[in-house]
Amino acid sequence: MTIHNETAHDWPQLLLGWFRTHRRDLPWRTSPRDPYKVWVSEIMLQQTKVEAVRPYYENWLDHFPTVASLASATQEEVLRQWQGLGYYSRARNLHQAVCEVQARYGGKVPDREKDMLSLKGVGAYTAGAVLSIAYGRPVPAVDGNVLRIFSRLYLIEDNILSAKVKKEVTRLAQDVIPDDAPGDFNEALMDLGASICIPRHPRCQECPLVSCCLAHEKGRETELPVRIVKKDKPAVDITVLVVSDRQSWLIHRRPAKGLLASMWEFPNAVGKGNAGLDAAREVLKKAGIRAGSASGPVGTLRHVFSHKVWQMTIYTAPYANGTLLDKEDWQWLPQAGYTQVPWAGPHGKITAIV
DNA sequence: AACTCGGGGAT
DNA sequence: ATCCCAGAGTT
Repeated sequence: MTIHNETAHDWPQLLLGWFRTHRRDLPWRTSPRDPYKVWVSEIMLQQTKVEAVRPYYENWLDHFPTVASLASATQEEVLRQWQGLGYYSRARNLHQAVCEVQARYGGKVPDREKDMLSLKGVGAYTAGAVLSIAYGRPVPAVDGNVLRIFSRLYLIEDNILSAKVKKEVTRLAQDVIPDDAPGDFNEALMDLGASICIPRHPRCQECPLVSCCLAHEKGRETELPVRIVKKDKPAVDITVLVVSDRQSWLIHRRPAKGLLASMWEFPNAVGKGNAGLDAAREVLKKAGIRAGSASGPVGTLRHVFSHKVWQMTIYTAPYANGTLLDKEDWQWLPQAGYTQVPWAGPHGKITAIV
């Protein structure tokens, strides 16, 4: 992926100029900067809005003002102070990492990237943030804000959630991060992303980088970034009622159109529990068949389609009485010949269960 | 690369 | 309801 933005002469300086007058006043932005406080704030801010963090951060510093105080706390106490903030492994990892800093580095937060990254709960983003903000090291800190801003600035049309784009943005940031103000640069990107270059309706008129932004130049700022999220497929509960007459199974052919068209399946209905069983019995009744009492569940199957998931619960029941009304789409299949019909997806597997 | 982990606010 | 958020660890 090769990206050029000829209009982006020296946008970092424009950004820093804007930051001087627009920087947010946040409790962890002390002067001088305290590496421990920066670290705590970065962990708390993962996937969490500033306003949600603020009270927790204040409370945290009251209880654990230093590396040493946090290192000497119990995990129970640590979790109690984190209670309600979510993502509790963040608290456990931070506690463990701070204990290691206390033991291995004498309580001083490491100022080398390799050492930071070795700490539990510290990834590329957090390491970059702490090193740049607290220690003035020119290390990028690529988070959701930075991905969004860069995708617009450089007109990156690929999925920003992919590893490929994150890698490319990291490289771009590495190229432009000012050596003399890396912390301000990274924090300025956060503030810009929080107030101007926001996800839905970016305020381009107020943006210091409007003259450098390729997306704005093309009028496509609202189309970016591209975020392709795996959305969970709807799950459908299916109750299957396998009816057998000693040597044969009763099976049904699905409609000629739609999902698994014209393939054969065991009698079934949407629903689970007694409601599912009742619905399945209703299907049998319409076919002219009555079954005895059901046993089971004898098994479950989970089948994933491209767009939905079937969660199947399988019951068995003996044939009681009745005659098939529809000989086209229903049949008694000899159990020995189960390979002779085209099964509707997962239904073929049921022959191995019952 | 996909999944999991919380909770709250905006749309 | 769905999206989104100063991500990282596990598989």
